[in-house]
Amino acid sequence: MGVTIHQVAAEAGVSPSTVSNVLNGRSGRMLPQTRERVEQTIARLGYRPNGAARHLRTGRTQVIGLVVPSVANPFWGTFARHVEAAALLAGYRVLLCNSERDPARERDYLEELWADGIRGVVLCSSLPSLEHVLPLVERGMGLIAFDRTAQAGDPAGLVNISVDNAVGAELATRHVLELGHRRLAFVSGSLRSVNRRARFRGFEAALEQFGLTAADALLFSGGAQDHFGDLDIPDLGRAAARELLAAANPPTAIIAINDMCALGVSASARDAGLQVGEDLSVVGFDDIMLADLATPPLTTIRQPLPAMANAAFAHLRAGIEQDEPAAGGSLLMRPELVVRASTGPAPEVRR
Amino acid sequence: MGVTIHQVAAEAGVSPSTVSNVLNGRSGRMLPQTRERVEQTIARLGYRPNGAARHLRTGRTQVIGLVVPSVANPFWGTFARHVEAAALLAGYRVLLCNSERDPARERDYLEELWADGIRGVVLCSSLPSLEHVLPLVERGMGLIAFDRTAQAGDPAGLVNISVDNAVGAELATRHVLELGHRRLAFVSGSLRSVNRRARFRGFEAALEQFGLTAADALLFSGGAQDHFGDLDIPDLGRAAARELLAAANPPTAIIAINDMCALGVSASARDAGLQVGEDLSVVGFDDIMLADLATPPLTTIRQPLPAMANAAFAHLRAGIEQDEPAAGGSLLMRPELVVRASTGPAPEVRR
DNA sequence: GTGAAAGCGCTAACAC
DNA sequence: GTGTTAGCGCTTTCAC
Repeated sequence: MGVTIHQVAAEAGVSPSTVSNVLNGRSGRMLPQTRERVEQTIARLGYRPNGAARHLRTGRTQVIGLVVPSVANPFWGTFARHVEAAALLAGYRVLLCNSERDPARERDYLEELWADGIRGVVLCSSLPSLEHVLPLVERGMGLIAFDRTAQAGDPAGLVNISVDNAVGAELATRHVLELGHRRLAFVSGSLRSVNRRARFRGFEAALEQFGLTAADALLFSGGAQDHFGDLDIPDLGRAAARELLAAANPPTAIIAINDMCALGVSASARDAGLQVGEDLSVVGFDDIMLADLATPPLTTIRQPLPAMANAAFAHLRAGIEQDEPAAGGSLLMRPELVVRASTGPAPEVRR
Repeated sequence: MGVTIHQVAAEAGVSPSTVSNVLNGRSGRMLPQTRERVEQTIARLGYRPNGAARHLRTGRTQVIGLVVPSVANPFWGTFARHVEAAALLAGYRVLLCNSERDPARERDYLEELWADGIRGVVLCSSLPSLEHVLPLVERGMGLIAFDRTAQAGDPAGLVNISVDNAVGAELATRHVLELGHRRLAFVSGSLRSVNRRARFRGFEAALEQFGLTAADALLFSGGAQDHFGDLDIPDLGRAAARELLAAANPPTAIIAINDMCALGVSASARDAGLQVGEDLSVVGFDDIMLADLATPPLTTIRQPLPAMANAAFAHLRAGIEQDEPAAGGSLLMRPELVVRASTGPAPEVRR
């Protein structure tokens, strides 16, 4: 196959151990000239240590797993890119796993990663319970839960990283309330996930600050069926808006669970002959790249994705490389309101 | 660490070789009851073979590399998801590599993958030349070049998979010509890449069929600077449309190099007070998920992405698992015109 | 300061 | 049919 450590050693006139020492930065234990000679030989032969052998010997590998619902979703695609960038800088590779939000698939993937010797995974699962991966955690799998906050019953030491969803939704809701809107609707799929529930709580909190209650607002949570798919969510937004706008007293502002959903809501409003930003205000969540490209550009809540990805990787790496008992908990990153053209004064106010 | 093959062997009262034979489907060589016993022991102990040891021993690994410009781009994100799905079905894992279209990064990544024992990579690079990865190919790296067709000077045996860009662009262009448009523009970044050039050829071919020449059309290729970035391309579309629409005799139809670019063009048309699909027709390319969600929904050329991803993985796997001399060449998949609301009859015709 | 030797967990000849 | 054996390429004590 390729060049081995023995060939390098032979060429340099030293033993494999010395080459290994050079490779692993233990160069203090040898004459500078020896190190020099070995390094030159390595360069000349274009030698690169065999990862599998290293892995087998040390039990460590410079690979992490990244489990996301689906990289076809621009939000997760962007996150994946940032995680990969952070990993690359630290000399790690990233194994991509699309779970399609299927707990069985999440578990199976973690099992396979474990068998492949991978000991660190960024798990993007919004399922309220992580019990399906508990056996892995108990065996020692390093896990960072992304897009989720700590829940009672979580394994000890679990690090959760998420945007502050409640604060984000509150920012979004207050924004339209401040614009004079009083008939609001919240459009989401099933509220089964942790972060969706937090967003709804933020929505409620803002309403209360303005003397309203959730009962005054409309809620469209996708009915009984479980709209968890990332690909149907624009359709869900579309259908929800169609229904809401046809009601007797339709909302003038819609807070969507995320940008993809908001895009569906906007499309539906257009179908109904409404001008988004004038007749109807729409707010998204995430600030995916396309929020800015939509017609009209979408007002939304930005998640600090690069910082979140860096934090996720940094925590994961720390967990893998040190064997300290990780301090579990939730890291809630600060969201930011980005005002664009999809929101405007309430129709009543403008007149 | 985990359970080893020796423990399984001891528990089942056989030798490690027999367990290995069971694991590798060589069960014909043993008594059914032996196999049975081993399988039960494996299940009972929850044994999974150590990937690194297997890899070191056989030189093979069930991991492929996927090099894409950036999964933050929805097109590549969707492609990555399909490749991962195909790989998963065959028991392979996928290592995600974002190249940001940087040849040095592509090469470095391939070198690392090689050192990690990975012998198959789907390389999504639209660079005309693949010479920067030639050393890898010569060492035996299995490569599928995606989104690119064979070029003179390519390494022998290289398999290229791409949509038929020329046919796609021709379909797009003929569509607007048939709608009566005669003042067309082609908006692209630099035409340095193979597929962009092919699309431009398709554009020209359609014009010629209608008795026009490229000289009759406007071309905006981003000027001298190199707009290769996937993230700037909507801005490029925006800027291009702004310029084109301000001209003395502005186009009534714009063929954009891809959907992201078309979205930028649409946004710009809106800025200029034009109704896309009425005052200006816009056609994209790719049919990313968002084409259907745009306002108005985008007429575009669909790439058969699932089929392409399956083909890419299947060819790659064949190349890895058999040691036959792969028959190199180009696989051009058939594109499809998807008509939505962003195109309509030319203004002259409608009157 | 440098080298010899053992072994990580698995597979695949080759014996028996 | 089943077991014995010899490594795959590397790291890491432990001698010298």
